[in-house]
Amino acid sequence: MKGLTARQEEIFEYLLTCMKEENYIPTMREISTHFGFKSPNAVRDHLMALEKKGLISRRDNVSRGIEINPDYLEQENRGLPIVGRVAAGTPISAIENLEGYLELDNLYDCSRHYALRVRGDSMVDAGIWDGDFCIVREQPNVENGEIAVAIVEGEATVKRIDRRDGYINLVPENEFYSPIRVDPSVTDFRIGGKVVGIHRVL
Amino acid sequence: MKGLTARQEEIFEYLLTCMKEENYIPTMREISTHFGFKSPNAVRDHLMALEKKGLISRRDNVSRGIEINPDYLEQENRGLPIVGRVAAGTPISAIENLEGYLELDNLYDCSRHYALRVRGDSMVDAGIWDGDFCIVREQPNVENGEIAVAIVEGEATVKRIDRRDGYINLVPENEFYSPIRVDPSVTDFRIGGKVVGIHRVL
DNA sequence: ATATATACTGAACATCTGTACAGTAATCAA
DNA sequence: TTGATTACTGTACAGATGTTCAGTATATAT
Repeated sequence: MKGLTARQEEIFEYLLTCMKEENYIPTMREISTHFGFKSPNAVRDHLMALEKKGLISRRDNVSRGIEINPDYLEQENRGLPIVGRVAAGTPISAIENLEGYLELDNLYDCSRHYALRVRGDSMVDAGIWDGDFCIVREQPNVENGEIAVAIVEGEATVKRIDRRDGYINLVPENEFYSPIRVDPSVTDFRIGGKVVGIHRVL
Repeated sequence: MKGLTARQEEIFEYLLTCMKEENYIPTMREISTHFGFKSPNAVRDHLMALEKKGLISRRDNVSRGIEINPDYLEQENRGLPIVGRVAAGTPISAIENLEGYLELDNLYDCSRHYALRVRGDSMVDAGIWDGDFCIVREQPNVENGEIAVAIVEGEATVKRIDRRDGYINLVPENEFYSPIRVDPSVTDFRIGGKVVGIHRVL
């Protein structure tokens, strides 16, 4: 943190703790009693210092009107730092290597996506292994050639979709497997969504 | 939601919006003016109804003292629903199929993990493709046979690690590539961490 | 040596805020 | 019909809260 005094850091830390643990912003008097100050003005001085240093902003005359700079608040929720080229000697956590953040949760809208655990190795040549999680965007159809969740007679499988001549071909990506041809007029079939991501826990 | 009237739902929705978008709890008068009420007591009635129905709790005599029941607040942050067997006819979103939640962000502690974008196809046979994100737990060493980030002369690569006879063998998983043998007494070498997950955005 | 920033105390003030009480009107169940 | 619930208006009040001003003391920089 940039140029904070020990006391200012303590107070800022307390603000972060309140937000993280109780999800509320304390009043100046609450902060005051927490630190044992005898005047709320002591807190005010610190808050104004924190504001000047850009860590918070204050809404005038508004109770609990402290807004924590999102850069610091979401420190933990930014996602995983994406590290680029690693220079010799520098620790990997060095910020210079930062290319961005991999925000896994933000990547996929929970209301439109779900995860499906893959069983079997029919898609290994597409880099989808047994036990992988397919991240699926729920949609009723996909374009030819896309990988999708196909639901045949209530059984969900991940395959490449190829509609042709009124049939639906479920094309595996494994030389030892053959495509499955489905006649939608005979067999109960629907698309469960498009596979938009893969996640594997090693 | 359980037994909420339309108005109560509007107000509760407003509370959630404030928390989600501005990260603060409004005062009763702020809610009042938002809805165009002419008395803060109108809000109070609704808040007490919401409290009775268990959606919020109120801290007495405390400004902005509304706490939203975490069950509703974190509704969106549960992660992706993991869907299991899909029964014929049932929509995939049916809760009966729920096996759990894939909480990607919670899976990895941001302070100990980082993501590294894979370049090249030296690990395709391990199911790691060009462009994949390796999720790496920062640690100074790994066991033999584990996949890790190897940093050789400042260049980071993902390989299977095999220490042998004082040398470190960086073993690719691609029949067209050969292992690289590193002499740590000559070449600058260190482990950047263990690969604990793979994520691919299609 | 002087000025500036930090880290408070202490008292007072205006207003923000939750609360209380008294109503009105509409809806709905017993 | 009666009573309860919902959905407000309107007034008033006590206390919570941000703010201001006047100080004190210490450390740090110029």
